[in-house]
Amino acid sequence: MRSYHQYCAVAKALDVIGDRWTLLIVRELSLRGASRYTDLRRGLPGIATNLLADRLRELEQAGIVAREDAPPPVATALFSLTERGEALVPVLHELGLWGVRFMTEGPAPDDEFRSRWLAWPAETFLTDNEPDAPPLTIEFDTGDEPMLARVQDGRVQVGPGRSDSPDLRVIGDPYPVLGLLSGDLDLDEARAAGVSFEGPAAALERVRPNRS
Amino acid sequence: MRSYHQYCAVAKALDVIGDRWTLLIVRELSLRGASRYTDLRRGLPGIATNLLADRLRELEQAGIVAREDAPPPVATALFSLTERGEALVPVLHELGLWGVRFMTEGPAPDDEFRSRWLAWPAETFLTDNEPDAPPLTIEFDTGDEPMLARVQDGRVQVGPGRSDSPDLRVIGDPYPVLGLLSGDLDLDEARAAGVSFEGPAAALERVRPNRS
DNA sequence: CCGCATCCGGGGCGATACTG
DNA sequence: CAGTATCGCCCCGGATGCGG
Repeated sequence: MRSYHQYCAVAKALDVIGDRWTLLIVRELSLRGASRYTDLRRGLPGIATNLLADRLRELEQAGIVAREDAPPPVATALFSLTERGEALVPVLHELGLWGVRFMTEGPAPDDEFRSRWLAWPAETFLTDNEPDAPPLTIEFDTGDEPMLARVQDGRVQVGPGRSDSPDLRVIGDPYPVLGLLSGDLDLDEARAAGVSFEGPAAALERVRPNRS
Repeated sequence: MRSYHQYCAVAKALDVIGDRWTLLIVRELSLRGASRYTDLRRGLPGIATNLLADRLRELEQAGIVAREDAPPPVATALFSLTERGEALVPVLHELGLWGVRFMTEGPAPDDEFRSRWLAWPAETFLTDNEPDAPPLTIEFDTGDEPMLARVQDGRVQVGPGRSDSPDLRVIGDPYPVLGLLSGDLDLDEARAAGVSFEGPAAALERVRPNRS
């Protein structure tokens, strides 16, 4: 990207990650870990394939992304964040905190969604209110793949995966499920918005933030 | 800006402030408070005047910037951040923390500098290590206008201004002065890089962070 | 199928000139 | 002082091609 030519830390940061799509690629890598080109493409609906290739090259040059050749069985390139790339996670976090205000009206008609994007709001807004209670497993079915939240020892960890016997399964559209996670909706409101539960919905009270 | 059409908080944030120059305009407004068009232009070297006008319009529409007509003596428009705009300060802060790594080699040959940009690193990196000591005033002369740091009651506040009798005056190029603020340079190293002091340079020890 | 490279149309961006 | 107008240019988006 063209430099701003300003000796200021914010401008220097934007010189490197200010290009279109760049921070979203970092988001995807931070959510997915080491990823193949095609998986990144699927997680970034709307990106042109040449742009993804260009950005990955630029990010590699900037020391934000590392490209490794996967071992023979896979024989494909894997992209992952370097330490410098991981250091961008707080930037993404603050951007997300600022951006949630634009989510409360629901998705636009042509908005795409990937269930992995639930990991950030879930880990950000949920807290384990009963750290001494036994582990809890909650599955969220909102889109292309199920997400699994493990609640244990005061921590909430969220990642892709399914469970044969989760303590609770939450099924619904992204919008009301996100409202549930952020505390904007309570259980009855979520149900009215089409969210269904398999298992004791009350288990959510262990992790849900106080309604602001 | 063209939307990413992704129902994700980071993408929604970038839909609004991802355009070129946008976050730098917010930076400038957060450093200066209510500002006139021409002052913004001076604080944003390199911006085209039509782009500044466009961005201010877009920022106003997005509820980030408010335009007020100043009272008769000035009779000009003033731009300031709304509450939603001030909420972007943590984003700028994290961007700055990530971007300082690109400042440690010094400015590029054609980099511009404005002394107000010192306010962020000064308030970010300096701390009052002796909150019970009497107030301390340090003037920094690094560029277009002097900056004044007031150290008092455990706080460090930095803004434009000069003092007739500061406890200490620090004069030098932005690069070594920034090194001094961030803890990358000690007093002797800064002196070797052309920084001069009027008053007891040791007073800086009250506020300088530990060298990492 | 994966991981791009190439081509091309449109629009955002940058620089300058101009105006009330 | 505070913008508007104009005009290249290059980045971006979308489509297609293509070697491994």
